[in-house]
Amino acid sequence: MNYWLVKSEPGSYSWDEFVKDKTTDWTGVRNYGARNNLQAMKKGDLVFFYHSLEGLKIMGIGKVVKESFYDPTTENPAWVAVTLKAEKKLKNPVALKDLKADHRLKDMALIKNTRLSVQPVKPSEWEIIMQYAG
DNA sequence: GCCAACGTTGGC
DNA sequence: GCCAACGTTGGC
Repeated sequence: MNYWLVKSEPGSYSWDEFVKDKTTDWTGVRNYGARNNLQAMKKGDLVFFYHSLEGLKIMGIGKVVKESFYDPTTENPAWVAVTLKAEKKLKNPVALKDLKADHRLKDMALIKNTRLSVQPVKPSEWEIIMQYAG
């Protein structure tokens, strides 16, 4: 099983909306690096749901319930989507500044490549973040 | 195939 | 609101 992180601006799609929807199709990715990560997701993989721009926190965990398929929001077959299910809310959302303060996480894409909207998370990084989440 | 120009993302 | 980082586009 692999771990991932996706970003969403709460102004356009928030964790609360995700919980209300129960599942959502992760469409609209238009970046090749992020697309490659979407394609690599397998059923059962877990995904941190991060609020960018406002909040700047990891809010909860989603689960991949459908592997990549052509993104129906575009005609261009280069782009794909996956279906995510809202799995678990973090007891304590983990803020970006806490991640930045932990040198063990300094290589995370969230910190090193701030613009990548779908990114892999190492198992060791996942463990550390889960400890912060309580 | 290189690189300048431009657009977008996202933290501060 | 600003700006750094980075991806994409297009001229040559």
